[in-house]
Amino acid sequence: MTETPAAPQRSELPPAWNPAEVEAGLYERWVERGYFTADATSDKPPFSIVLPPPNVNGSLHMGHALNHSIMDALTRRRRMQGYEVLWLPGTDHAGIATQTAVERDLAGEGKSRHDVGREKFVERVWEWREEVGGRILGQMRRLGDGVDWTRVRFTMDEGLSHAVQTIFKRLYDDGLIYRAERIINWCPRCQTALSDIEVDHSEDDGELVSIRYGSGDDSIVVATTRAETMLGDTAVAVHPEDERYKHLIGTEVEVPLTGRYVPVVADEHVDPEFGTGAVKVTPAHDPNDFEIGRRHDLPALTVMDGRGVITAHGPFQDMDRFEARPAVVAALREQGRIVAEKRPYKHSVGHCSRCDTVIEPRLSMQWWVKVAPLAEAASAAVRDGRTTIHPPELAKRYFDWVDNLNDWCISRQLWWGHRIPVWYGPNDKVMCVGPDDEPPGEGWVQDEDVLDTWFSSGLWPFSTLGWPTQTADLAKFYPTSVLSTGYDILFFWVVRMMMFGLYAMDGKQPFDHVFLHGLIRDQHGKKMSKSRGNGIDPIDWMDAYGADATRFTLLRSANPGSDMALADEWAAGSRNFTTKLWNATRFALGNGATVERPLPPREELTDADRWILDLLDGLVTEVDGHFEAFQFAKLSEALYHFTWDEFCDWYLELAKVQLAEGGTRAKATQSVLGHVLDVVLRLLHPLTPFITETLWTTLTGGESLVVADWPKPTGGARDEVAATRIEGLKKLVTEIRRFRSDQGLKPAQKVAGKVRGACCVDLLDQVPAVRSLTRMTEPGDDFSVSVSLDVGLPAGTVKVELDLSGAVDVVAERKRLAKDLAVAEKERAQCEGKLGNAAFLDKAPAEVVAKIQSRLTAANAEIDRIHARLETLPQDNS
RNA sequence: GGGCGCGUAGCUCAGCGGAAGAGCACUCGGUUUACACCCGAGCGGUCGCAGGUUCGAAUCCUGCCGCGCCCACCA
Repeated sequence: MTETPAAPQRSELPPAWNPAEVEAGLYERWVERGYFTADATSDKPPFSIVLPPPNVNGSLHMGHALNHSIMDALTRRRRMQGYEVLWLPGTDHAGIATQTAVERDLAGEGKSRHDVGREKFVERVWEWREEVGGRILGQMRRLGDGVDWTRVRFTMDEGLSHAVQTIFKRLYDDGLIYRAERIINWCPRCQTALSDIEVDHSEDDGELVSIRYGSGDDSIVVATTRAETMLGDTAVAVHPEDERYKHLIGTEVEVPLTGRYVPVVADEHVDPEFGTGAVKVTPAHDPNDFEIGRRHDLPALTVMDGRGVITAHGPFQDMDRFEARPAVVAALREQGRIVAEKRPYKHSVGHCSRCDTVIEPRLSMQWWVKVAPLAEAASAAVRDGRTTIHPPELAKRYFDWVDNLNDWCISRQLWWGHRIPVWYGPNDKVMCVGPDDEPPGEGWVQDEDVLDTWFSSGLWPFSTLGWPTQTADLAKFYPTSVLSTGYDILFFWVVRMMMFGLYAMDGKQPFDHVFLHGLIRDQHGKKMSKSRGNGIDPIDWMDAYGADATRFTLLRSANPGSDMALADEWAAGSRNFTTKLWNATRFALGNGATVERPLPPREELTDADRWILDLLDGLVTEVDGHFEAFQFAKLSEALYHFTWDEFCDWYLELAKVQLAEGGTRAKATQSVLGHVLDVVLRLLHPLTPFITETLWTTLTGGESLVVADWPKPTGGARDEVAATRIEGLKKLVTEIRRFRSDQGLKPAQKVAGKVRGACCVDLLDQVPAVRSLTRMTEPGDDFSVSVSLDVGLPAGTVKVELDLSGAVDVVAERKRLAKDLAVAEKERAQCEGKLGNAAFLDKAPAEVVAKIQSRLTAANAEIDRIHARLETLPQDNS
C-alpha cells in the first residue's frame, strides 16, 4: 500500500485557452460529422426548434446572439439527452426593411428604384440578400449554433413561396382573405400601406387650430391638427344630444376656402366634452371620419396623393402636406376664420416603424385577412394549454391582443416580396391562382402588390418542414417544441404563426412552448442603438473574449421576459470564468485526474470527496430544473458558483492535500477530480460548447461532448455528516484567515499552530487541510502559545493556538472582537425578542421556533467565547 | 385614456411571508508550484414613501411619488 503518488502527468492542454485558434475548427468538425443533422426517420423522441429567421437587411446584433445562445443551449441539452433534435435555420426576406436598405444603397448612387425598374431592382435585392444572408449564416457558425445546415430555408425560396401561395388560396376560398377599400396607414416615403402594428406612435408637437365653418348664427367651430385635410371635408359632425348644435343638424355649413357646403350630421362618435363638440369630417383621410362617412353616406374626397402632396385644385395644389398645413391656416386667418390656436400642442402622431416618416391615413384598396376566426383559435390554443407562454405575465398581453384584433392589411405596394397571387381580367374578373393552377391567359394581369413580410414568416414553423406536402419532417417535428424570441415581436410574429399554424395544420399548434426573452440594453438600461452609439457588436465580444464567454454573458443575464443591461465588463467576467475552468482542468489533468477508473466506493472516500460529489449531484438536479423553466440566468449562476466557489476554491485546495498523501488516497482523488470535471463539463456544454469540448475530449478521450450523454442525478442520499464537516472546515479556515489578516500577517508567512477541540474529533481529521489552507506549520519544541482563537462551529468549539512570537496586534484583535460581539448581541436580542413573544410561540410553526432557539444558543455561546477571549487578552500591545 | 411591469449595496439585477444576496466596482494584503483573466480578507443596504394585514413583511393589501413598456380612432 505504499505506492508512490502517481507521477504528475504532463497536461496536454496549452497553458492558456485561446478561443480564436480552436473555435472554427471545432465547429467545422461538428458539422462534418453530421451531429446537427436531424433524422426524421429516427425512433428517438423529437425536439425541434425553428430559428426565428434573421432579416437579410443587416447583420446579427446582440439580441440575436442572445436568442441563438438560448436555442443552442436548449437543443444541445436535448441532443445529449437522446432526443432527435432539429434546429432549423434560415433567413427572412424582410420585405420593407430590405427594400428600404437597398433603396438607401441605390440612393448612394443617386438613383431611385424607379430609375432601375422593378425587374432590375428585384435582381439587385437578390444580390444583396446573397451577400447579407451569407454573412448572417457565417455569424451563426461563429457563435457555435448547432443548426441543421442541410435544411437552411429562406422565406422566398421555392418551397416557401409555394406554401405562401397555397395558404393564400385556401384562405381566399374560405373567405378569410378579401379585398376592400378602407382607410389604411400609408407611409409617404415607403409609398406603401402598413398594418397597424407597423405604426409607432409618439407624442409630437403640433398645433391645434379652431376654425369657424359657415357664418352668423349658423356657424360652427371645429378644431383640427391637420388643417390641410379640410380641403377634403364633406361634413361636420356633432353629438346627437348636444343642445348647442341640435338646431343645426340637417342643415349645411360652408367649408371655408372651398366654397363647398356640407351637411351637419349627428354621430355618437363625437365627444361633446372635447373641444367645441363639433368635428370636421374628412372621410378620405381619417379613419374615424371614414366610419362617420360610411354611417351617413358621405362622399370621400381625396385631396392628397401617395407622396403626401395636395391634389385638390386651388392655391394649395402641388404643395407638400407640411407646407400646405401652415398655408391653409394662413389663408384661413386672413379670412378671419381662425378662432383659436394652441401651440405647441402635444398629441399622438403615427410614424412608419421602418423609416419614421409621419403616417398619412389614406383611403385605399387593399387585401385583408379576416382575423377573427383565426385569432379565436390562437387564443384557445393558449387558454387550453396546447401552447404555454413563458413567462406567464406575457400571456396576458397575448390574450389582450388576440381577443381584440382588427383585420390585417396584408398588401404592400413594394417590389420585394411575395407577389399577391391574384389576377385581374376583363369585365372586372378576379382570379386567385393557387400553386397548381395555370395562370390565366391573354388580357389578365397579376396584382402588382406584394404580401406583408410577416405573412410568409407566419408560416415558418410548417412551411420550412415542407408543408403543404405531408413530409416526414412535418410528421416528425411538428408541432415544434419551443419557440424562443424577444417579446417585442410577440404580436408581429408569434401571433401570426399561431393563427396560421392552427389553420393550416388542422388545429395543431405550431409550438408547445413559447419562450419570450427580454431586450438587450446598455449598462444604464438604455436601449442599444446605432444613433446613440451605445451598441455592442457580438463579433467584437467574440473577438475579444471568445464565443463561449459571449454566450455565457448573455445567458447569465437572461431572466425570462425582462430586459438586461450589458457592458464589456460583463463579458470580461465571463471570459475570466472560462479561464478559471481551463486552469482548473489543466491542474487536475496535471495531477492525474482521470475518468478511466471508476469512482471508489463511498466508504473509501474522504469527507471532502463525498461533499463535492453530493454538491455535484444537487447541481445536476438544479440545472435540469432551471432548463425546464427557461431560467437561464439561474442555471448559469448555479454552474458558475459550483465551479468557482465550491470546486475551485475549496475542493481543489483540499484535493492538493489528498494528492500529496499519495497511494490509494491520491488515486481516489484523481478519480473524483476526473468525475466532477466530466460532469461539470457536460452540464456546461450547452452554454459554452467550445471550451468544454476541448477540455472534455482531452480529459476523457471521448469523441465529442455534442453527442455525449447528459448527466443524471445519482439518486443517492446526501452525506450530511460530510457536508457539516466541510462547512465547518470552511468556517474554521475562514476564521483563521480573518484573524491572520487582522493581525497583518502576510499571506506567505507561516505560523506554527495547534488545532484542538474535544467537541468533534471527526473534524480534526481535516487538520492537515486546515494547516495547508491557513499556512500553519506543525509546532516545534519551542512552540509558545501567544494567541488562542476559538471558533464556534455547529458541532462545538474548536480551539486554535497560534505562535505569533509575541507579536499579537492586540488592538486589532480587540477591535475585531468588539465587532463580533456587537453582531452576536444583536442576534441575541433579536432571538430573545421573538422567544419572549407569546403570540409568536403560539402561532409560529415549531421548526421556526426551534430554529430561533438554536440561533439564540449559538449567539450566547459566541458571546461567552468573546468575553473569555477579551479577558485573557492584554489591554494593549505593551 | 386603458393595461402591464419596475423602484433592494456605487452600477446591473436575483430574492417575493420566517436570520438582507450575486456579478461588477471599491478598500487592504499578496512571487501561496492551476489560474494576477488570480488568491485571501474586508467595506457597503431604515429593500422608493406612508398606512394596513400578520406572532412576524423586502416579500401580501391600499394609497401616494418616480420610472419603463404595451395597447387605444379623441378631432
